[in-house]
Amino acid sequence: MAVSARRGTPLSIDEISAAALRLVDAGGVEALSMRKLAAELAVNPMSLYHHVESKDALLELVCATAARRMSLPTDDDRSWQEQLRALAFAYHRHAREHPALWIYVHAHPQMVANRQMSLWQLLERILRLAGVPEDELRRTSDVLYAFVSGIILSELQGHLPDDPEETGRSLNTAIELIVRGLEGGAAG
Amino acid sequence: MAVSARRGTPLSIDEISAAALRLVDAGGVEALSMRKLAAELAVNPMSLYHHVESKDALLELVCATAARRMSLPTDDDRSWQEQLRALAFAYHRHAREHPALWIYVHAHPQMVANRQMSLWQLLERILRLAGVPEDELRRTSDVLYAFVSGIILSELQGHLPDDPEETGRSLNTAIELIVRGLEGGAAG
DNA sequence: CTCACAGCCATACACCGTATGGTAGCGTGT
DNA sequence: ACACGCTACCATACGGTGTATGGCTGTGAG
Repeated sequence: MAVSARRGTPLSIDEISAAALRLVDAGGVEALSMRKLAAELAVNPMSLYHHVESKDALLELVCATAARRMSLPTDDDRSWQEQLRALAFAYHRHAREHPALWIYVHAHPQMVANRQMSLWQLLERILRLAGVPEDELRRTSDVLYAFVSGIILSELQGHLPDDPEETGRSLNTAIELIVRGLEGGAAG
Repeated sequence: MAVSARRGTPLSIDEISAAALRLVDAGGVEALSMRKLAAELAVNPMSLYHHVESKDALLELVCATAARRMSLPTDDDRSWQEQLRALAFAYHRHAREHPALWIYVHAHPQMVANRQMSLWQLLERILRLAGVPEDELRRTSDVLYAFVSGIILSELQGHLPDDPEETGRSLNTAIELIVRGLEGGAAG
């Protein structure tokens, strides 16, 4: 196997997606180009295409890589309110670690079809604890996810005042609103 | 004033932003290029730059144009619950008329600094009616806006099942959750 | 009549994603 | 030992993008 002219080790998908994620985190999605990425890896741009179908496929890969790095709270015996808060904060933390990519994901449908991700399973378990009836589970979890995403999106873009203490309070306001809404019973 | 080679009337900003909005609505933001827009207007690409500073400025213009077309509900004497629902649905309707642009806006901070828009004033008035204390107004309206945006974003991207009746129910679920959350008192 | 200027255009540059086709070296079958 | 195919890599090129630069042209003011 012919090895790259200027590198000892052959390219790997992990190496590619890690470098791409680095570029995106550093300069936003628009800072990721096949040419810059290739330069970063000391490789010819076209070489990337032997590991990745297209730039879109690369971005999907990067999203998956980032998603795998999100650490969810453990599903212990705290009250559902506590667990819901913990999940929201975990998600929030992850978003702040990869803000540019996060925004990209939420503006591109094909990226979040990952409905079987463990995040969703955990959320559903919590909602069951909260007494949401089975036939409302899907809808309610969709809505909650959308709420939290909306909040985080606002924050990442500075729609909210960028005092970190203040954004913390906003996230709290949001979660408490949700909790109280859920405590009030099922929706119609 | 030298008039374009192939057109009787000179270019105008309104004409430009209307055509651009048409292109965006038809094929998404990525379908808008200075060259295609110029072709649409039967004009040389560089001519656009005499009316618009850059493509970013053009997009800002397009966003403003679309925003101006949103029709808000009248501020009448219905209950705050009713008015909140009406506002949410109006916003939702507007999003569905310009889905691609709407997504673009919410992924680009500089586009929604329009905090003095009448939408915000109306929302604050409604929240006052709901008994939200003055020093929570800003935060609460931010949160509500984020919630509804999150829901709409989910819907526009098909995260929600795309049965329109089902998405209607989701939006309802969301709004009722918010209303119940507000009825439960102010957040901490 | 002159001259500034607004509106428009032609050309060119740097960058992008990627189609096409070529090359170097390893693994295997005979 | 030899040929072959296959994998990884690369060079070149095409059509697209935003836009800098500078030139043309017809109108209105002095």
